[in-house]
Amino acid sequence: MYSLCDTIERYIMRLIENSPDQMVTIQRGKLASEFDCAPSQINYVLATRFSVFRGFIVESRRGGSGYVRIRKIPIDRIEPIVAYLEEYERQLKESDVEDLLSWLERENFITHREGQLMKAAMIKALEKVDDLGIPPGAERNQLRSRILKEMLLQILSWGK
Amino acid sequence: MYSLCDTIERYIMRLIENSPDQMVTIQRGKLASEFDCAPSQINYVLATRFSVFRGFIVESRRGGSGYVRIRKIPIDRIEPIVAYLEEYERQLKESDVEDLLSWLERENFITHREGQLMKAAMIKALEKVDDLGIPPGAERNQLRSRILKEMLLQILSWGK
DNA sequence: CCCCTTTTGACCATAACTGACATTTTTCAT
DNA sequence: ATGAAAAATGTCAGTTATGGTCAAAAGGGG
Repeated sequence: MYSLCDTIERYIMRLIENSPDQMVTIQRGKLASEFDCAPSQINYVLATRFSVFRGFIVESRRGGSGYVRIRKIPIDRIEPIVAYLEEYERQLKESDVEDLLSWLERENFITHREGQLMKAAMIKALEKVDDLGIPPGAERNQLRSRILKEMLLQILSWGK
Repeated sequence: MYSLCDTIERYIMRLIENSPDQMVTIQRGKLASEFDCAPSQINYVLATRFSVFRGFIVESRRGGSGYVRIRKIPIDRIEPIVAYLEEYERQLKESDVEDLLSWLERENFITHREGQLMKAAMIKALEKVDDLGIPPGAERNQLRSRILKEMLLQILSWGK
Protein backbone atom coordinates (compact mmCIF):
# COMPACT_ATOMS: atom_id res chain seq x y z
CA MET A 1 0.00 0.00 0.00
CA TYR A 2 1.54 3.25 -1.12
CA SER A 3 0.85 6.51 0.59
CA LEU A 4 0.48 9.73 -1.39
CA CYS A 5 3.84 10.67 -0.02
CA ASP A 6 5.42 7.59 -1.58
CA THR A 7 3.72 8.21 -4.88
CA ILE A 8 5.01 11.74 -5.08
CA GLU A 9 8.46 10.57 -4.05
CA ARG A 10 8.56 8.01 -6.87
CA TYR A 11 7.25 10.58 -9.31
CA ILE A 12 10.00 13.06 -8.51
CA MET A 13 12.58 10.30 -8.42
CA ARG A 14 11.57 9.23 -11.91
CA LEU A 15 11.84 12.79 -13.17
CA ILE A 16 15.35 13.03 -11.81
CA GLU A 17 16.43 9.70 -13.23
CA ASN A 18 15.12 10.61 -16.65
CA SER A 19 16.93 13.93 -16.59
CA PRO A 20 20.38 14.22 -18.11
CA ASP A 21 21.85 16.17 -15.21
CA GLN A 22 20.32 14.52 -12.17
CA MET A 23 18.20 17.54 -11.53
CA VAL A 24 14.59 18.56 -11.89
CA THR A 25 12.78 21.87 -11.52
CA ILE A 26 9.14 21.86 -10.52
CA GLN A 27 6.48 24.22 -9.31
CA ARG A 28 5.10 23.39 -5.91
CA GLY A 29 1.60 24.57 -6.64
CA LYS A 30 1.36 22.74 -9.97
CA LEU A 31 2.59 19.49 -8.53
CA ALA A 32 0.19 19.80 -5.63
CA SER A 33 -2.77 20.22 -7.91
CA GLU A 34 -1.64 17.33 -10.11
CA PHE A 35 -1.73 15.12 -7.06
CA ASP A 36 -4.70 16.98 -5.67
CA CYS A 37 -3.18 17.65 -2.30
CA ALA A 38 -2.13 20.55 -0.10
CA PRO A 39 0.96 22.39 -1.36
CA SER A 40 2.66 21.84 1.94
CA GLN A 41 2.46 18.13 1.26
CA ILE A 42 5.15 18.70 -1.31
CA ASN A 43 7.33 20.27 1.33
CA TYR A 44 6.78 17.24 3.51
CA VAL A 45 7.91 14.91 0.75
CA LEU A 46 10.96 17.06 0.12
CA ALA A 47 11.85 17.21 3.79
CA THR A 48 11.47 13.52 4.43
CA ARG A 49 12.58 11.98 1.14
CA PHE A 50 14.90 14.48 -0.48
CA SER A 51 17.01 15.64 2.42
CA VAL A 52 20.77 16.04 2.26
CA PHE A 53 21.05 12.92 4.33
CA ARG A 54 19.46 11.03 1.50
CA GLY A 55 21.67 12.68 -1.04
CA PHE A 56 19.63 15.55 -2.38
CA ILE A 57 19.87 19.30 -2.38
CA VAL A 58 16.74 21.39 -2.74
CA GLU A 59 16.75 25.05 -3.76
CA SER A 60 13.74 27.23 -4.35
CA ARG A 61 12.52 30.70 -5.11
CA ARG A 62 9.26 32.31 -4.06
CA GLY A 63 7.14 34.88 -5.83
CA GLY A 64 6.16 35.15 -9.46
CA SER A 65 7.76 32.41 -11.61
CA GLY A 66 8.95 30.73 -8.45
CA TYR A 67 10.25 27.17 -8.54
CA VAL A 68 11.64 24.26 -6.56
CA ARG A 69 14.78 22.56 -7.86
CA ILE A 70 15.85 19.15 -6.63
CA ARG A 71 19.35 17.87 -7.34
CA LYS A 72 20.84 14.51 -6.65
CA ILE A 73 24.35 14.41 -5.26
CA PRO A 74 26.59 11.36 -5.25
CA ILE A 75 25.78 9.44 -2.11
CA ASP A 76 29.14 7.74 -1.67
CA ARG A 77 30.78 10.90 -0.42
CA ILE A 78 27.84 12.18 1.55
CA GLU A 79 28.06 9.72 4.40
CA PRO A 80 31.62 10.26 5.60
CA ILE A 81 31.35 14.00 5.39
CA VAL A 82 28.01 14.25 7.14
CA ALA A 83 29.40 11.97 9.82
CA TYR A 84 32.42 14.22 10.10
CA LEU A 85 30.26 17.28 10.52
CA GLU A 86 28.11 15.71 13.19
CA GLU A 87 31.10 14.58 15.14
CA TYR A 88 32.99 17.83 15.04
CA GLU A 89 30.14 20.31 15.12
CA ARG A 90 31.06 21.56 18.57
CA GLN A 91 34.82 21.53 18.46
CA LEU A 92 35.94 22.53 15.01
CA LYS A 93 39.19 24.37 15.57
CA GLU A 94 41.06 26.46 13.07
CA SER A 95 43.67 23.77 12.59
CA ASP A 96 40.94 21.24 11.84
CA VAL A 97 39.74 23.52 9.11
CA GLU A 98 43.18 23.78 7.61
CA ASP A 99 43.62 20.02 7.65
CA LEU A 100 40.29 19.42 6.01
CA LEU A 101 40.92 22.02 3.37
CA SER A 102 44.27 20.59 2.40
CA TRP A 103 42.69 17.17 2.16
CA LEU A 104 39.89 18.48 -0.06
CA GLU A 105 42.47 20.17 -2.23
CA ARG A 106 44.70 17.11 -2.46
CA GLU A 107 41.75 15.02 -3.47
CA ASN A 108 40.78 17.57 -6.10
CA PHE A 109 37.41 18.30 -4.62
CA ILE A 110 38.34 21.95 -4.61
CA THR A 111 40.90 24.15 -6.29
CA HIS A 112 43.60 26.04 -4.46
CA ARG A 113 41.71 29.27 -4.93
CA GLU A 114 38.53 27.78 -3.54
CA GLY A 115 40.48 26.61 -0.52
CA GLN A 116 41.83 30.09 0.02
CA LEU A 117 38.34 31.54 -0.15
CA MET A 118 37.04 29.05 2.37
CA LYS A 119 39.92 29.84 4.67
CA ALA A 120 39.18 33.54 4.43
CA ALA A 121 35.57 32.93 5.42
CA MET A 122 36.25 30.52 8.25
CA ILE A 123 39.48 31.80 9.74
CA LYS A 124 40.34 35.36 8.88
CA ALA A 125 36.80 36.64 8.99
CA LEU A 126 36.22 35.14 12.41
CA GLU A 127 39.40 36.45 13.96
CA LYS A 128 37.99 39.77 15.06
CA VAL A 129 34.32 39.45 15.72
CA ASP A 130 34.34 40.01 19.47
CA ASP A 131 32.66 43.35 18.90
CA LEU A 132 29.76 41.52 17.29
CA GLY A 133 29.21 39.56 20.47
CA ILE A 134 30.91 36.39 19.27
CA PRO A 135 33.70 35.64 21.73
CA PRO A 136 36.42 33.09 20.92
CA GLY A 137 35.78 29.54 21.99
CA ALA A 138 32.95 27.10 21.55
CA GLU A 139 30.50 29.56 20.07
CA ARG A 140 32.87 30.76 17.42
CA ASN A 141 33.82 27.20 16.57
CA GLN A 142 30.19 26.35 16.08
CA LEU A 143 29.72 29.26 13.76
CA ARG A 144 32.80 28.16 11.85
CA SER A 145 31.33 24.72 11.64
CA ARG A 146 28.05 25.98 10.22
CA ILE A 147 29.89 27.87 7.54
CA LEU A 148 32.00 24.85 6.71
CA LYS A 149 28.95 22.63 6.55
CA GLU A 150 27.17 24.77 4.01
CA MET A 151 30.25 25.11 1.87
CA LEU A 152 30.83 21.36 1.99
CA LEU A 153 27.28 20.66 0.94
CA GLN A 154 27.84 22.99 -1.96
CA ILE A 155 31.02 21.16 -2.92
CA LEU A 156 29.25 17.84 -2.72
CA SER A 157 26.71 18.95 -5.25
CA TRP A 158 29.46 19.54 -7.79
CA GLY A 159 30.77 16.04 -7.97
CA LYS A 160 34.48 15.41 -8.15
CA MET B 1 10.08 29.32 -17.45
CA TYR B 2 11.43 32.82 -17.89
CA SER B 3 9.55 35.71 -16.41
CA LEU B 4 9.01 38.90 -18.31
CA CYS B 5 11.52 40.45 -15.98
CA ASP B 6 14.17 37.92 -17.01
CA THR B 7 13.43 38.44 -20.67
CA ILE B 8 13.82 42.19 -20.44
CA GLU B 9 16.98 41.77 -18.42
CA ARG B 10 18.54 39.58 -21.07
CA TYR B 11 17.46 41.96 -23.79
CA ILE B 12 19.13 44.94 -22.15
CA MET B 13 22.17 42.88 -21.28
CA ARG B 14 22.57 41.90 -24.89
CA LEU B 15 22.33 45.51 -25.99
CA ILE B 16 25.11 46.41 -23.60
CA GLU B 17 27.32 43.51 -24.61
CA ASN B 18 26.94 44.45 -28.25
CA SER B 19 27.73 48.09 -27.63
CA PRO B 20 31.27 49.36 -28.06
CA ASP B 21 31.31 51.37 -24.85
CA GLN B 22 29.44 49.13 -22.42
CA MET B 23 26.50 51.44 -22.41
CA VAL B 24 23.03 51.61 -23.86
CA THR B 25 20.43 54.33 -24.04
CA ILE B 26 16.78 53.42 -24.26
CA GLN B 27 13.39 54.98 -23.90
CA ARG B 28 11.30 53.55 -21.14
CA GLY B 29 8.00 53.96 -22.91
CA LYS B 30 9.22 52.41 -26.16
CA LEU B 31 10.72 49.43 -24.44
CA ALA B 32 7.56 48.95 -22.43
CA SER B 33 5.40 48.85 -25.52
CA GLU B 34 7.79 46.47 -27.26
CA PHE B 35 7.35 44.07 -24.41
CA ASP B 36 3.73 45.04 -24.00
CA CYS B 37 3.97 45.81 -20.32
CA ALA B 38 3.57 48.69 -17.90
CA PRO B 39 6.34 51.28 -18.13
CA SER B 40 7.02 50.88 -14.45
CA GLN B 41 7.95 47.28 -15.20
CA ILE B 42 11.08 48.66 -16.80
CA ASN B 43 11.92 50.49 -13.60
CA TYR B 44 11.45 47.25 -11.74
CA VAL B 45 13.90 45.47 -14.00
CA LEU B 46 16.39 48.29 -13.64
CA ALA B 47 16.08 48.35 -9.88
CA THR B 48 16.40 44.61 -9.42
CA ARG B 49 18.79 43.64 -12.21
CA PHE B 50 20.86 46.70 -12.96
CA SER B 51 21.63 47.97 -9.50
CA VAL B 52 24.95 49.28 -8.30
CA PHE B 53 25.59 46.02 -6.51
CA ARG B 54 25.33 44.26 -9.81
CA GLY B 55 27.76 46.64 -11.37
CA PHE B 56 25.58 49.05 -13.27
CA ILE B 57 24.80 52.72 -13.14
CA VAL B 58 21.51 54.01 -14.46
CA GLU B 59 20.99 57.64 -15.38
CA SER B 60 17.92 59.14 -16.92
CA ARG B 61 16.21 62.30 -17.95
CA ARG B 62 12.52 63.08 -18.02
CA GLY B 63 10.52 65.21 -20.36
CA GLY B 64 10.59 65.48 -24.12
CA SER B 65 13.33 63.33 -25.65
CA GLY B 66 13.96 61.84 -22.28
CA TYR B 67 15.96 58.63 -21.95
CA VAL B 68 17.32 55.98 -19.67
CA ARG B 69 20.99 55.16 -19.94
CA ILE B 70 22.45 52.02 -18.47
CA ARG B 71 26.19 51.74 -18.04
CA LYS B 72 28.39 48.97 -16.84
CA ILE B 73 30.73 50.10 -14.11
CA PRO B 74 34.27 49.20 -15.05
CA ILE B 75 36.01 47.45 -12.20
CA ASP B 76 39.72 47.21 -12.26
CA ARG B 77 39.88 47.54 -8.54
CA ILE B 78 37.94 45.90 -5.78
CA GLU B 79 39.32 48.15 -3.08
CA PRO B 80 36.49 50.66 -3.32
CA ILE B 81 34.04 47.86 -2.66
CA VAL B 82 35.92 46.79 0.44
CA ALA B 83 35.91 50.37 1.61
CA TYR B 84 32.21 50.55 1.02
CA LEU B 85 31.67 47.41 3.05
CA GLU B 86 33.46 48.88 6.01
CA GLU B 87 31.26 51.91 5.95
CA TYR B 88 27.93 50.23 5.35
CA GLU B 89 28.49 47.00 7.24
CA ARG B 90 25.21 47.09 9.05
CA GLN B 91 23.08 47.39 5.98
CA LEU B 92 24.52 44.63 3.83
CA LYS B 93 21.49 42.52 3.01
CA GLU B 94 21.48 39.02 1.56
CA SER B 95 20.24 40.28 -1.76
CA ASP B 96 23.11 42.76 -1.90
CA VAL B 97 25.53 39.89 -1.52
CA GLU B 98 23.88 37.92 -4.28
CA ASP B 99 23.95 40.91 -6.56
CA LEU B 100 27.59 41.59 -5.87
CA LEU B 101 28.52 37.98 -6.53
CA SER B 102 26.74 37.99 -9.85
CA TRP B 103 28.79 41.02 -10.77
CA LEU B 104 32.12 39.52 -9.75
CA GLU B 105 31.23 36.42 -11.69
CA ARG B 106 30.24 38.31 -14.79
CA GLU B 107 33.50 40.18 -14.71
CA ASN B 108 35.48 36.98 -14.30
CA PHE B 109 36.93 37.87 -10.95
CA ILE B 110 35.52 34.63 -9.64
CA THR B 111 34.23 31.42 -11.15
CA HIS B 112 30.68 30.21 -10.78
CA ARG B 113 31.82 27.62 -8.26
CA GLU B 114 33.62 30.22 -6.20
CA GLY B 115 30.49 32.31 -6.22
CA GLN B 116 28.45 29.40 -4.98
CA LEU B 117 30.92 28.76 -2.19
CA MET B 118 30.79 32.39 -1.12
CA LYS B 119 27.03 32.30 -1.16
CA ALA B 120 26.97 29.21 1.00
CA ALA B 121 29.21 30.91 3.57
CA MET B 122 27.40 34.22 3.64
CA ILE B 123 23.78 33.27 3.13
CA LYS B 124 22.93 29.67 3.86
CA ALA B 125 25.28 29.37 6.80
CA LEU B 126 23.86 32.48 8.43
CA GLU B 127 20.22 31.59 7.97
CA LYS B 128 19.76 29.85 11.28
CA VAL B 129 22.29 31.05 13.78
CA ASP B 130 19.90 32.47 16.34
CA ASP B 131 20.92 29.69 18.68
CA LEU B 132 24.48 31.02 18.56
CA GLY B 133 23.26 34.36 19.79
CA ILE B 134 23.33 36.06 16.41
CA PRO B 135 19.85 37.44 15.78
CA PRO B 136 18.74 38.54 12.32
CA GLY B 137 19.26 42.20 11.51
CA ALA B 138 22.17 44.53 11.83
CA GLU B 139 24.42 42.18 13.76
CA ARG B 140 24.05 39.36 11.27
CA ASN B 141 24.58 41.76 8.41
CA GLN B 142 27.79 42.93 10.00
CA LEU B 143 29.04 39.39 10.33
CA ARG B 144 28.12 38.76 6.72
CA SER B 145 29.98 41.86 5.75
CA ARG B 146 33.14 40.78 7.59
CA ILE B 147 33.12 37.44 5.85
CA LEU B 148 32.63 39.08 2.49
CA LYS B 149 35.40 41.54 3.15
CA GLU B 150 37.94 38.85 3.90
CA MET B 151 36.98 36.86 0.85
CA LEU B 152 37.20 39.95 -1.32
CA LEU B 153 40.65 40.69 0.01
CA GLN B 154 41.64 37.17 -0.90
CA ILE B 155 40.29 37.66 -4.41
CA LEU B 156 42.10 40.94 -4.62
CA SER B 157 45.39 39.23 -3.95
CA TRP B 158 44.87 37.02 -6.98
CA GLY B 159 44.43 39.83 -9.45
CA LYS B 160 42.12 39.36 -12.38
C1' DC C 1 -5.21 1.83 22.19
C1' DC C 2 -0.78 4.23 21.20
C1' DC C 3 2.64 6.16 18.63
C1' DC C 4 4.67 7.48 14.45
C1' DT C 5 3.83 9.08 9.89
C1' DT C 6 1.07 11.51 6.81
C1' DT C 7 -1.94 15.16 5.48
C1' DT C 8 -4.03 19.49 5.83
C1' DG C 9 -4.92 24.50 6.58
C1' DA C 10 -4.03 28.89 8.40
C1' DC C 11 -0.70 32.28 8.30
C1' DC C 12 3.86 34.12 6.65
C1' DA C 13 7.59 35.76 3.19
C1' DT C 14 8.94 37.20 -1.22
C1' DA C 15 9.22 38.13 -6.36
C1' DA C 16 6.86 40.02 -10.24
C1' DC C 17 3.80 43.19 -12.07
C1' DT C 18 0.48 47.14 -12.56
C1' DG C 19 -1.73 51.67 -12.31
C1' DA C 20 -2.52 56.10 -10.48
C1' DC C 21 -0.27 60.04 -9.51
C1' DA C 22 4.00 63.03 -9.22
C1' DT C 23 7.87 65.35 -11.38
C1' DT C 24 10.79 67.19 -14.94
C1' DT C 25 11.72 68.95 -19.53
C1' DT C 26 10.52 70.39 -24.02
C1' DT C 27 7.43 72.44 -27.32
C1' DC C 28 4.54 75.68 -29.18
C1' DA C 29 0.73 79.00 -29.57
C1' DT C 30 0.09 83.67 -28.52
C1' DA D 1 8.74 85.98 -23.40
C1' DT D 2 5.48 82.97 -21.27
C1' DG D 3 2.66 79.68 -19.77
C1' DA D 4 -0.18 75.80 -20.85
C1' DA D 5 0.06 71.39 -23.07
C1' DA D 6 2.61 67.47 -24.26
C1' DA D 7 6.16 64.14 -23.56
C1' DA D 8 8.94 61.67 -20.87
C1' DT D 9 10.51 59.30 -16.54
C1' DG D 10 9.96 58.34 -11.24
C1' DT D 11 7.60 56.57 -7.11
C1' DC D 12 5.02 53.77 -4.39
C1' DA D 13 1.51 51.24 -2.68
C1' DG D 14 -1.35 47.55 -3.91
C1' DT D 15 -2.36 43.05 -6.43
C1' DT D 16 -1.12 38.58 -7.98
C1' DA D 17 1.60 34.53 -7.91
C1' DT D 18 4.63 31.71 -5.84
C1' DG D 19 6.87 28.97 -2.09
C1' DG D 20 7.74 28.18 3.45
C1' DT D 21 6.49 27.03 8.29
C1' DC D 22 4.26 25.04 11.92
C1' DA D 23 0.89 23.06 14.64
C1' DA D 24 -3.03 20.35 14.66
C1' DA D 25 -5.90 16.73 12.74
C1' DA D 26 -6.16 12.31 10.48
C1' DG D 27 -4.52 7.74 9.49
C1' DG D 28 -2.53 3.28 10.10
C1' DG D 29 0.36 -0.51 11.84
C1' DG D 30 1.66 -3.02 16.17
